[in-house]
Amino acid sequence: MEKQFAGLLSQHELKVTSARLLVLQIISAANSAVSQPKIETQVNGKVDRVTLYRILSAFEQKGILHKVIDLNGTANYALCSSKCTSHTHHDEHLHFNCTNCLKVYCMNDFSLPPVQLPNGFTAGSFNLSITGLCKECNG
Amino acid sequence: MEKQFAGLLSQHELKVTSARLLVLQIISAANSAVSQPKIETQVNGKVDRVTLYRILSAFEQKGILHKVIDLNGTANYALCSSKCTSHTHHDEHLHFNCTNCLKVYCMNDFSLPPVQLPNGFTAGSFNLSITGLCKECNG
DNA sequence: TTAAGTGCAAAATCTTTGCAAATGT
DNA sequence: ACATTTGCAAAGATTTTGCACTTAA
Repeated sequence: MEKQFAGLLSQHELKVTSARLLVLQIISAANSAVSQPKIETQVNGKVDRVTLYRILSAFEQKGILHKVIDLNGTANYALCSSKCTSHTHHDEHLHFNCTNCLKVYCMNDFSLPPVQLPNGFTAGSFNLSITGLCKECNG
Repeated sequence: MEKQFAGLLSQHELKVTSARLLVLQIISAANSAVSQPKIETQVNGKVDRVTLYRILSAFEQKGILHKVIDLNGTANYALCSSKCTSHTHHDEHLHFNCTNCLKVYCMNDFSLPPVQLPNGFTAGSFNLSITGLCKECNG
C-alpha cells in the first residue's frame, strides 16, 4: 500500500518524503474529497502548514490530485483516477456536496449528459457540483 | 432604471442607499457575473471595502444576488433571475468560465439534462461550471 | 427619532515568499 | 555531494468584528 504511494511519487519525479506519503494516505483513506483545513488538522504537528500548501499544489500540478473548490470557496482534494496526467483536458467532474456533513464526494462513474453551448463558446472542462444530503446524512 | 433598483431593495426590507444602488448598477451592467475584486475596483473611493462585503452578503441572503465561486475560489456575483426568494431551493445554475478573459457567464436559459444520483443521495441544487473560451475570446 | 447602514481601525485568517537547515537520491 | 524539500519567520492578502458616526424612513 505504501509502496504504491512511493511509486506514484517517483513516477512524477517527486522525492519520497514522509510528509508527502502522509498526505497521500490521508486523502486516499477518505471516501470523499478532503478539505484542506481537514488535512491540515490531520497532519498537525507532523507537517507544517506551509509545506502542506506546497505539497498540495505540487500534487495538483503533477496530476496526482484533483482540486475541487466547494461552494464555500474552500479547496478540497481527491486522488485522480487512473489516467490523469497534467495534459489531460476536456475532462468532466461530478461532485456532490453534502450540506449536512460537508463532505465532498467524487462521482467519477457518472457521466454528464451533453450540454449544448451557445454559438462561439468552446468547452474545455465540465464541473458539476450537486448540493444536497448524502447517503449517510439522509436517515 | 434606478427606480427599479430602489424597489428591489425595499421589497427586501433593505434601505435604499447610494452604496447599494451603485453595487446593483455595476452588477446589472455586466453581461456576466462580476468578481468581487472587480466590483471592489469599480466602487473604489465610493464604497468601503468592508461595506461591500456586507452589502454583497446581505444581497445574497435576501436572494437578490447569486454568489458563484469560480475555479480560483474567487466569489462572483450576478443578479438573480425573476423569482429567487431566499426560500427557493432545488435550483439549477449553469456558469461558463472563460479561461482567457476570466469572465463568468450565467447561462440561465439552459437547463441541465437530468442526472441520476446513487441511492440515498438527495439533491438540492445543481451547479454546472463549464470552462473554456467564450464567444469574444474565441476569435 | 431611531433603527439600519457606513467607515475606519484593528483583529483574525488565509496564502505566499525567502532563506537556512534537513532530507532523499 | 547535490538538488529538493522542509520549517520557520515574516510579508501580503482576504475576511471578520467592534464601535462611533451618518443616513434613510
